[in-house]
Amino acid sequence: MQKLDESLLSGLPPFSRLNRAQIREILDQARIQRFEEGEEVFSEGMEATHFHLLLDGFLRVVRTTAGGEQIIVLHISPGQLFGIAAALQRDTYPATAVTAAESIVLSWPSPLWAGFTAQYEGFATESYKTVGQRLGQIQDTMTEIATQAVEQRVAAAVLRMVNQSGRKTEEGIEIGFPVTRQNISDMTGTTLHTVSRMLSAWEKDGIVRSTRKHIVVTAPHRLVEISGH
Amino acid sequence: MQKLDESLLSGLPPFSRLNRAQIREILDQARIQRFEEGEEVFSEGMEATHFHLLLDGFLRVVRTTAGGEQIIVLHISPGQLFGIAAALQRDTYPATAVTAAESIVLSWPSPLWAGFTAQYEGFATESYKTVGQRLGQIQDTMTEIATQAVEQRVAAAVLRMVNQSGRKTEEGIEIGFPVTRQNISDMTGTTLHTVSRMLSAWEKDGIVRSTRKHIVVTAPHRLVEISGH
DNA sequence: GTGAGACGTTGATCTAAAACAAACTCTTGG
DNA sequence: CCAAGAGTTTGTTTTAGATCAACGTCTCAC
Repeated sequence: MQKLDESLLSGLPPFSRLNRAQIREILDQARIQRFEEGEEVFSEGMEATHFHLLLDGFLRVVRTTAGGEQIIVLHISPGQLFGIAAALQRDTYPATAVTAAESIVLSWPSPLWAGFTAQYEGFATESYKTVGQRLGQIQDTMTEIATQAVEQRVAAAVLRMVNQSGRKTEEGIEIGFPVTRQNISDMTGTTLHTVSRMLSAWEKDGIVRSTRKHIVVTAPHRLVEISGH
Repeated sequence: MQKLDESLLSGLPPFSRLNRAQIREILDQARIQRFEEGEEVFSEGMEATHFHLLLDGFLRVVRTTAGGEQIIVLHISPGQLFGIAAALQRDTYPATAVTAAESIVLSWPSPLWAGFTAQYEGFATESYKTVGQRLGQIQDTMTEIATQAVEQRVAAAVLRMVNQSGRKTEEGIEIGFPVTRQNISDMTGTTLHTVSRMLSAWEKDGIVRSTRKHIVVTAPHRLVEISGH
């Protein structure tokens, strides 16, 4: 197995204040894994043996209800830590992480967390910043689901994905990973039927173009209007 | 102003591993304040100058949308830290804290946070545990709002309040702070009308007894059934 | 003691979105 | 190449819960 290059981590916030040697140390303790689209990195309730960093790809963090329905709590983009139950003194993962696209993940055993925060300048600070942002984001989503109409929620969800992973094409901005109508309904607490109708309507209005598992937003400003933000 | 007694803090998780002298130090740096029911301890977007501990009373943590609607994100019980934006490297509060009953609050300047976590054994650990629990709880609430019917959500919200603050009476378990129909609707993303009808129906079924701003749950098990948990 | 404001109830109507239903169309694997 | 499964579309019906509306009642301040 080839050695990982230090440059993989050096640009990322939790590691930005560390020198080459320190990053080397950290990398040498990591396990690297590749996941196919749709695989679970860990699942809800499972013992939190590791904490992780997404190097490449995309993840959905998902909770499943007793009744079998599921909702997508948030998405993880490359460069972000996830499954950091250890940071919050939990011993099980509170949600399931499933890849939205083929992904590369670094993992460290949970017990190393304490050492990382103690030894590495800025690691704790930046990690807790991430936790804070995520908490804020979940609160936003929750407020949105509780107060906004379905169309606004769906618009907001699409915009969130565009902001996290959008890449320019000639037609507009494209979401950088596969998304189904069902996925969007799981993000917004609605049904795939409603999402499908919504996208059809938007397509008729020239706001989006979409094919199977694939969405291009051609008029982002109009979506922003719809979302009411 | 009288000196605060060390016993106020010694039983609480973040301080449980500290000795008298350390607790004295911490108390001497605190500001203590009394708030009437309905007052704001801090509000959304405000600079996070302090972090706080609720000694007595009850708090609601609230977010307000652009459209003026509000939702209650969680409740804070006595003994809990809150407004710990500093812990998550935020410089503004992400939500508003308003007292649900007359409350006593200790506050420390945010810059002390770093010192507390560094000097006091167990303080960081326990505080982050709290953050983790709160994150989990918000995720639960969000999942609930996204997937459950209104009656289930309202039942769950009432049960949550009962669990946090319930005290036994001859009639049943009483929620320990004033709650309006509007408050419950703000917790569940519904309207006061719907909540009112729901409580009336439950009262007819002998599950609750309620008067103005006051709820006694007479058949908790039935509420649990309704909530579907 | 009275009046204003906050809180609560209940009825009638309306509607957004779920549920039900069925067909269409890619994609993939054997 | 074709069959099965996954994803999508679209029509129709149904309903939970919002909205509109009006009135009752408690609390407290003057």
